[in-house]
Amino acid sequence: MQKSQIGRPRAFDAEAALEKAMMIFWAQGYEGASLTDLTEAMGISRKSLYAAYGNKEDLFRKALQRYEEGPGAYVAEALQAPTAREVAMAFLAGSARANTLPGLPAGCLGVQGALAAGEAGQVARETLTKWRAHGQALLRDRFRQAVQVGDLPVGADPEKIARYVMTIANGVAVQAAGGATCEDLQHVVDAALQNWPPA
Amino acid sequence: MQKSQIGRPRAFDAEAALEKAMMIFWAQGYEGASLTDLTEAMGISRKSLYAAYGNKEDLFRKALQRYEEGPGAYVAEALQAPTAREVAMAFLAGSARANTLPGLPAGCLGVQGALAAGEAGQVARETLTKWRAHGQALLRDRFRQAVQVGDLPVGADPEKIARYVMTIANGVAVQAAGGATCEDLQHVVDAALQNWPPA
DNA sequence: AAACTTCTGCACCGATCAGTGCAGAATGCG
DNA sequence: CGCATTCTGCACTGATCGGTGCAGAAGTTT
Repeated sequence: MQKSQIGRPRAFDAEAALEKAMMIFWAQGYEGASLTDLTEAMGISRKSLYAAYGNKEDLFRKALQRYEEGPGAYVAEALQAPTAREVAMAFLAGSARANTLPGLPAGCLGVQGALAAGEAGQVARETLTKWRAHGQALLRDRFRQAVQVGDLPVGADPEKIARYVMTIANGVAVQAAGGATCEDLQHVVDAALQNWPPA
Repeated sequence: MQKSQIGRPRAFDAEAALEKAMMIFWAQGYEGASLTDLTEAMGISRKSLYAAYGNKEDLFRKALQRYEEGPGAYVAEALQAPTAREVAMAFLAGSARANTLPGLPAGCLGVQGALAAGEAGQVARETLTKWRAHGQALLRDRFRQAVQVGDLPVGADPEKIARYVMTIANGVAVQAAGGATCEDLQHVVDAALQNWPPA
């Protein structure tokens, strides 16, 4: 749709500002990103934000779309790979890379975007991160012990095995939140443990 | 520490009330659970809550501990299994079951607890859930096509393979948020793809 | 029964939230 | 130039947040 060119033109770059908004949502989550946080990062006023993007929800949706085209572009790329296995490899390697890019928020906007860390929630967030790390440490210690008694081969790395197992469990939690059934998830778990130990 | 028995005793069951609080945090996340939500579910007044548990953060920590002893007890149990492989199997099967128990919130408090869904955030939460499901559908369609061209065996289930791959990716996102490096995650991904297709 | 302690319910606090009204400045078109 | 239109900045709204002060009720101990 063509916009009439009458009136004062907007004084900021809408695309660049959206990029900034995406970063804030990515790092702080939807509710954790206050309008003040957003407008300060975007360098525009509240009124300009509402005029240009609608409301906060609309802005979030547009930021998510932008994420898909930017840091999340590896998904579309991976889907183009010639074989199913290469699709899976490209997709997962891309997610490992995109979720840990230096200078960008860690994790995936699609998973973390609903996280809230607006000062108040930050403590809870850290508490949970530590809690998950603790659980992973328990697994690692257990696997370390398994190596000592010969239950796992001497070359096995307890740290990596623990991370592998915990990553599956974390994924299971996200899937469950999205509505997957126990049966669905049991299949995933069975598949994940078919090669053991995970080299 | 012994509490002196002077004065009016509390008129509610502190353990039962904590259980209710855990459910609210589990379903709505830390920030999404307002004091009003909590006190209504627990059936006590604000003042009683503060007197009995400290503040909201303390209550959350106690609820997390309660979760560990209740729905999360499968972790401690799994760690007792005789072999490393059985530990991993019990742990993951337990997570699949505990994350999908009927009548309880879906997912894991340790992962979802930082999610916010206080009315305002609920729309964002649904948006993201749909977004992840969409990505998974793209993978499924791609694998379906792979079956048709013989790239995947005829018996392969594209839906299950897509869920497997997406579960790993979800787990990777949580791990990255917890500080895992790209190298760490690449190892996980490599291990997850060692058996292909994941039967 | 008296004294003492701690309970409960309600109103209230300052802070912050998303979103808006208003006034004035700035630009494009005729 | 001057009009029309849309921009920007600021103050403000009603609602909600976590947390608290107060007053009176209730139960335990002596």
